Amino acid sequence: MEKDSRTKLIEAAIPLLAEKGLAGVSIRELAEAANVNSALISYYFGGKDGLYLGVLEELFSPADTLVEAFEKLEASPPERIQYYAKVILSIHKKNPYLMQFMHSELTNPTFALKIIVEKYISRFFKFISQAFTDGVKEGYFNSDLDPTYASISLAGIMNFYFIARPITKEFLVDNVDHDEKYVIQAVNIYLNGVRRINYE
Amino acid sequence: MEKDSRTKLIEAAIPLLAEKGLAGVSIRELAEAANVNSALISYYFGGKDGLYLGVLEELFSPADTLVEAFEKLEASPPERIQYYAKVILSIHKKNPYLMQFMHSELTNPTFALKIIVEKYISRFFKFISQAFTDGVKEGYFNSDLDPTYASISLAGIMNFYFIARPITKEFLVDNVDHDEKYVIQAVNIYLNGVRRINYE
DNA sequence: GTCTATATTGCGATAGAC
DNA sequence: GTCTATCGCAATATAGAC
Repeated sequence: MEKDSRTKLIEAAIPLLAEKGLAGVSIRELAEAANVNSALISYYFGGKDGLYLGVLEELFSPADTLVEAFEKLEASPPERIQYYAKVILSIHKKNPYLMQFMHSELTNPTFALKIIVEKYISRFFKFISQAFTDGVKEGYFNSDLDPTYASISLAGIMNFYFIARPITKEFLVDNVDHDEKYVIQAVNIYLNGVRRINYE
Repeated sequence: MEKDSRTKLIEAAIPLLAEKGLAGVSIRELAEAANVNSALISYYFGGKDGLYLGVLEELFSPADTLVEAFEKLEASPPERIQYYAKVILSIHKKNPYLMQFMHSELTNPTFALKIIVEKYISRFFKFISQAFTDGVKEGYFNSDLDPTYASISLAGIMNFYFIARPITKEFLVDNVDHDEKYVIQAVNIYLNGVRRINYE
């Protein structure tokens, strides 16, 4: 069964927009990659910007369920950090382009930045930040830890890995799945680094 | 004394190209911001791409001196990591746009990616990576540390902070200089996290 | 070195036939 | 729902006057 044109457009647009950015791709290029007439972009999405939004919705909306799971989670702060790391890993596994869109919006913001930050990213951020606040209060983490700074550095550890491929591919051997190994090591370093020193 | 047009173009182009990316700015916009005729972009740089390269050279070439200093440095691995963090901080202080260009190239690569990775970024990466390798060998760091993974996560901690402004500005109080505080805390967490546990 | 004027190409969007 | 054709405009680059 042939996919409908709307779907074909979204699917073809994902890698193109992720790699070149919104301003870097033309509607003709997008249509061609989808094997679809370029006028259909206006028909289905009202224009190029609309297709971009459609792509972002497609990629980010599944993350919503995951944040909701976060918010219900009853677990200790270190466990919540572990859980966050696992979720980032699974998001990336399911869609390797999401992180690229996020970083693209952070470094070269478009009209869509406000939307995805408010709708998705902030919630993740609040979740980690809360985990650090609680963790300090409950004595898991070092008491001079700043929860905001800690959240940024944890997010940095997790996100940068998936972005830095152009640098790291030279240093990482092929035919090995590094993603999971990386995340495990990084989160271990991190939890070890923030934990309260025990003077018993 | 009036600056020459070449200089005016470079200076005006830095923030514009950093924020919108190469594909997101037109030569008209660049010329207007510099108060200069748009034909001068071709005259001085051979075109828009040339101006972009000129901007990158302007921003990245000072980093060269700093890496050379790295390579001569006689210091223990943890000290070298500390030193790296300080250098990143001073680079960002001197030029707040450099990190944005780097990330822009990583997420939405242009023709210039290969150049700046090979010429600048790789050298930084090798320096940290070597520090971790030595640190494991000399017993400073945990023996199951993977130097490549460790380098990525350290770079992530340092870089992401400077990129994540659109998310974090909402959470960080104004009128405080967070940069230095952040870097100090992050590197402390990190060094604490990687250090060898002492069973004496 | 700097300007105007223009050549040329490609862009995004839409009207209207099918 | 999909196509062709085309409009209007913005893009980069350059020729040539000053």
